[in-house]
Amino acid sequence: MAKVLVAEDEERIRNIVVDYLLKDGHKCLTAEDGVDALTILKNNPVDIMILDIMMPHIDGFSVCKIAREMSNIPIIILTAKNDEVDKLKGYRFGADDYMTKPFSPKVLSAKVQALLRRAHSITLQNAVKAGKIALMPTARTVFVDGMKIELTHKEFELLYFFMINQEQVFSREQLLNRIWGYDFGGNTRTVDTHIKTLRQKLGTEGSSIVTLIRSGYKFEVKNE
Amino acid sequence: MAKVLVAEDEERIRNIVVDYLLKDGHKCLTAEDGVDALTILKNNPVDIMILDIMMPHIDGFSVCKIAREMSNIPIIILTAKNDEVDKLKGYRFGADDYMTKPFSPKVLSAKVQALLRRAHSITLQNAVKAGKIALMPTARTVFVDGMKIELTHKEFELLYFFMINQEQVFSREQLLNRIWGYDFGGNTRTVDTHIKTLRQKLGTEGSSIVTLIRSGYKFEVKNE
DNA sequence: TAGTCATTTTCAAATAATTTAAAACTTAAA
DNA sequence: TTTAAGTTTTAAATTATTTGAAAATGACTA
Repeated sequence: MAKVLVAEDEERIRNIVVDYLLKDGHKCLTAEDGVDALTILKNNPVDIMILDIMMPHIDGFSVCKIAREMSNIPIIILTAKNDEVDKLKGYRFGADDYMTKPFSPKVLSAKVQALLRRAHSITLQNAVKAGKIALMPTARTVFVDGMKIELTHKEFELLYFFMINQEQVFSREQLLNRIWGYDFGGNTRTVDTHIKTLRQKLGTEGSSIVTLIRSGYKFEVKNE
Repeated sequence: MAKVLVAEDEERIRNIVVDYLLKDGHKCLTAEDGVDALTILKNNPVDIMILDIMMPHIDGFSVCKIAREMSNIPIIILTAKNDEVDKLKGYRFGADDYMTKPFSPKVLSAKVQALLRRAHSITLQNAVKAGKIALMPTARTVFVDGMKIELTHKEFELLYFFMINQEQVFSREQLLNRIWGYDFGGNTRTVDTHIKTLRQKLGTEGSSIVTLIRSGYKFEVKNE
């Protein structure tokens, strides 16, 4: 029972996909072009996206790339091309899976299940660990070297985001988009301040959040 | 850099897969039959499994099912059958993805990346490699001969540009236009300085950046 | 509803690092 | 050998980040 965004310009195909997903008990949102898709994505808590490549206005690859800036949801690319180059392009832009037309709706629905299962198992996971830091999402608690530390909401969100996206650099803008929300109008430097307090509370492990001047911040596990 | 278990009885195919994964910087464990696969799985911290269906002793579906009881790792099923029923069976047993032989090793490697990203958020995605140099765009890190080196923003940009445009000569003006931006008003010699520091940090691999007098610079892989 | 407290955001000074430019030095080509 | 071009060094200029403190916001309680 997930919210699925189906971005596909051909009505016939869209309907087939939607029918199948509804039968599986999912809720569907539909978009007829790339602009539509991005708008919906911004304004709705979508769990997974099925994305056609050949669409008017903005093509699927670009949608994929932009979507990745604001969310981590699974993306299945759906297209007529069976080109290897295209497949690799899709993966490079952050897609999770790739299906070529004509496709079996049953297999599509199985893929959706598999991805949702995986996405959920991460978010509901008992603990995320990195070096001496252990974070329990459900309990919203964090331990550093066995000692519990108290974090504010934003600090927690920030640390959680970093821990499930280790070794990836994020610009301040990206962090604002992903943690504060795309519509945060405020100052970019806000991120710095939260990084500061978070580092402070993490103590010796604070250095796991590394600054990349002119690029942003990333979380990396310290090798002892 | 994940630990991948490749369970496949045909040696030829196993080798192709392993070769590709090693090239991507992963570590590989191999199993020749289902029993083997389960034993290895029990005794090693495996990050992802590539699983053939038709194997001696215990078939892939059963391995998949049993594996799911003990761990949550991503599983890619690899098989000769392109049967829809089989695909669905794989998904039902908890597989994350499905590939049919003959397959493209590149696409397999992309699928591995995509699943690892989702499962662990290890992003080695799109690592660019040349000789002993490996560059990870998303992590903004560079390894020379397995050792991490620290680059400034401009150095990184420059190296990245060279590595995705190997064997091509660029004049200082071209480099300024492409990396600094067309509106950079400054001195052409600025490029030299950055080339110098970059070469220094690359150590023995510094000579990969070759000077072409009166023409500019190019990046070429050294033949060892 | 006003007051209090914790959290979040903004701001500006201090600090740190990177980038640039200019001059001195080396090497390669004519 | 002379000249042109590339490299290195150094220091100045620029740009980013960190920090500490104050202002704003929001949630809770009396």
